Amino acid sequence: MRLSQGVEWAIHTCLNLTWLGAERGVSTSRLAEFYQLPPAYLNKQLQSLVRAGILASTPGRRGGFSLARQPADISLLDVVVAIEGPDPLFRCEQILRAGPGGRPDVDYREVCLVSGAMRRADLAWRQELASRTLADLKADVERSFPATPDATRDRFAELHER
Amino acid sequence: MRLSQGVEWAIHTCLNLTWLGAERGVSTSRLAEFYQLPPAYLNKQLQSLVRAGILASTPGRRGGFSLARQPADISLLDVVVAIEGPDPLFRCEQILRAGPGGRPDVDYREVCLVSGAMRRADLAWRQELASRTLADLKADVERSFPATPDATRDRFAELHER
DNA sequence: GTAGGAATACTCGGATAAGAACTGTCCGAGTGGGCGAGG
DNA sequence: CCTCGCCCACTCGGACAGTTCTTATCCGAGTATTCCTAC
Repeated sequence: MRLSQGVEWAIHTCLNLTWLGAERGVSTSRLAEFYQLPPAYLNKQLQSLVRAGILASTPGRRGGFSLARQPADISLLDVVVAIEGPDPLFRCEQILRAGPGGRPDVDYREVCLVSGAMRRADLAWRQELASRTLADLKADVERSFPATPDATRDRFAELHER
Repeated sequence: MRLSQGVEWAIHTCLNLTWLGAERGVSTSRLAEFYQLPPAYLNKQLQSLVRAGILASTPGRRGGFSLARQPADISLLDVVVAIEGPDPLFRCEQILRAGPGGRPDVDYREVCLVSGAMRRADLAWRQELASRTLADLKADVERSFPATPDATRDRFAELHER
């Protein structure tokens, strides 16, 4: 069990977009080339981010993707949920229903204490992810690696020259 | 992305074993029949628990599985790790290595701040799971559903009669 | 020289295959009990 | 009646398929640029 590769791509790509300024969109091919990623598959992940309202896409000749919201309004949980979907890590299949005294009309996802304990852990994970926004991460990177914003902008400028 | 079905089976089965007493092992077929689970596949999960040192197995005519440790010494994290493996939820593939200024000799799982943020969430999840033992869960169930221990023992007694 | 328009190059978007992981099943190795024969 | 030994039933354990999900790719719809032609 592990999260999709797309989560890593999505977070780093969104972070790059915070440094590029949103005056105009950046195409999938440029975003993919930045990390040597397969463009078509990255495009698939970006579409998920658009559906989630995190990115905005503009079609056509000079189209591309840009952040749809302020970085401070985008949490890591938003990105993870956009890629992985809203389902919890642990899915209770209600096996208590098949045990002694199991009732078909009871929702054991609410009653079962095992399910409850797993849901609490799930919640701790989500709360930690929700507490960190793209703006926080951007500030942390700029504090630890001050050269990153300029290096990122320069690299994208090179990619645009081609 | 979601945890294996086996996690739910493993936790409930271990919980049942805490009520049965460890005087002698319980066979896979009985444990499976309790929840109407496929016996061979449950056996696969139980083997993982044995390898993790959570259960002990005795082969032969009257063999079966029993808890290898005290319920207070078995956390939910132990069971989850036994079934799912030790890998973190988020796997950092170090895509920064392919970006501008990426160095082949740097371990970006330690340096990358995105990876760090995801690891922190992972840790919150694991800490929550590690804080709850089988003994805690057993006590909670007995407090909320006092009839469960006897009902469980009775049901297993029926299964043994066959 | 200028305006209009058609061709074009580049973009996103969803529909379509290959690979891996989870799910499910089967059969062999090993052990302990049960039955029968002999004393 | 008791003891010994063989046979058998039942167990775990790892090797073997089916199905779902992740990964990867391709082609069509749409738009802004760009070039050409007519005025």
